[in-house]
Amino acid sequence: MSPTTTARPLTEASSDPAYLALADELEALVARLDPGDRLPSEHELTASHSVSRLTARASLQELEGRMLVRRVRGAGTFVARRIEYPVGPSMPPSASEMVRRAGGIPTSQIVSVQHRRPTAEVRDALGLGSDDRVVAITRTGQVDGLPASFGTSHLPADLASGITGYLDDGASIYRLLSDEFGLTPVRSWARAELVVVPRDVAPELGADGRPLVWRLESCNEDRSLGRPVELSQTWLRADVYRVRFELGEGE
Amino acid sequence: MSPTTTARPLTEASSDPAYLALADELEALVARLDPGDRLPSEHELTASHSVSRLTARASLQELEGRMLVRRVRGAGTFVARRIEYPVGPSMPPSASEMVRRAGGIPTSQIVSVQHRRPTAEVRDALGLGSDDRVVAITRTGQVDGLPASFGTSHLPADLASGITGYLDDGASIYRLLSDEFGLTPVRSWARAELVVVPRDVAPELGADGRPLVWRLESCNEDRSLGRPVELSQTWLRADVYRVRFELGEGE
DNA sequence: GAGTGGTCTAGACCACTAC
DNA sequence: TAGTGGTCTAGACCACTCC
Repeated sequence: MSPTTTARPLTEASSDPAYLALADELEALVARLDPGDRLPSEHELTASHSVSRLTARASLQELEGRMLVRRVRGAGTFVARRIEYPVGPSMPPSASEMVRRAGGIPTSQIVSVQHRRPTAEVRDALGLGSDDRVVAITRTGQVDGLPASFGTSHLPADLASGITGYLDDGASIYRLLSDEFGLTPVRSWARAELVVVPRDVAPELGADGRPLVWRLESCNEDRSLGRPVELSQTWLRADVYRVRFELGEGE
Repeated sequence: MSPTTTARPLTEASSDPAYLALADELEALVARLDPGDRLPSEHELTASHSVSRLTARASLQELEGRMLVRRVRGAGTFVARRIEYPVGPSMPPSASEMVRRAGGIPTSQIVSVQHRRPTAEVRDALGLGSDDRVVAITRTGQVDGLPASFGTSHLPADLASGITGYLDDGASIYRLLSDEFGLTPVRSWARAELVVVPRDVAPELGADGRPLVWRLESCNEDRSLGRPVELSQTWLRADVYRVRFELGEGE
């Protein structure tokens, strides 16, 4: 409205470029808001801070890079909900439990259930022979309705082919194995890594570009059977899950 | 030169925006080059692909986001050297060893060595009393001359205050403890997390903005002494180190 | 239909690196 | 000094979401 003349350093200190100063100002704002709250739009920031749209945009993208906000085309920029996800020697905490603990609402859907020949990688992990089959259960997960995870669990068909009858959206495979099949899976190994999301996985996670995501693989075995009963391979959005690794401490 | 009229999809397939198509084209180029090789400059891409500088720039920034290249103001855009850095229950591989294994040249300098009272966090980790002192050794590390790591090791002063005489740039604290002090440190616990680099650490890592970095903490103890002998807290550039977590497998 | 973020152009000035 | 990437402006059109 009023003729504010030139672009100056905003509130923040000294030599930062305008978009970083604005980003820091917005970061302080985010800290006062709740997950899901909307931030000012690019247009609003352009008007209120007398900067070009590109500068306003750069500041919001900076916050997206810091994983503090999530931007949705046509809708706006929203405070992100971050889920703590510890990975350690003890059994993995249920992902949906961690979401609820962070105040979020977890949902999930089954994408496909397939009876099929395993790949060599899956066959090795599950200790199967070349004629054995697996049940491959692929699911997507959301936090507060937004895509957050995507992955596949492989179960030896001879152990768990009857599982298809029990599956429904939101089912816990761990609980099915233990309640319906009398198995008590414990982790035999796990791996985790931060990678650029593959082209084909990106849309499953609602990702526009090629952001960084977590790749988690873990294998569970049943002690009494003495053999692996589940291999799970999962992608997690890094802006949703804060994966933290812990070794030792109280072993 | 000639009046190329409108912007069209470039070489790549279908519906990708121009900057992503160009990024994918450059990613293929990066795969054929060696670490340290220079990519075309923004200006060169502007001319060769008939796009605006902003579009050329966006494609190079996309590659930077994928951690495939490293951009240096005034110098150019270069293929990044990525260092595998496995973290698991076994003793940590020497960081400089992993750098050499990846074909890089590791260097390091001591920033400061301080005899001081530990913070509560350090005191707890090392199991010290309120009057005990520690030696805090802060170092920076480079890969091929570029900043890559920054961290501090805390040693109980009663065990290692004589270590100052042995320290020089490039020294391995593990080796000093074992060779000169008769200790055999083994990991008692470790933690790792991906975080936005704090303001004060960013310049130590040669970071312009506020990129994502690894935060590693680990505590080593001596079995025969039965007490902690080193707490190390380290920041690693995520575009240099590919941290990978491994639990179990061959325990 | 109004508002949002996603892409893109054609300029400009600057800080910095390398020579 | 020439070339690099870093920042910034003032426009424009588009795809998308929400009402």
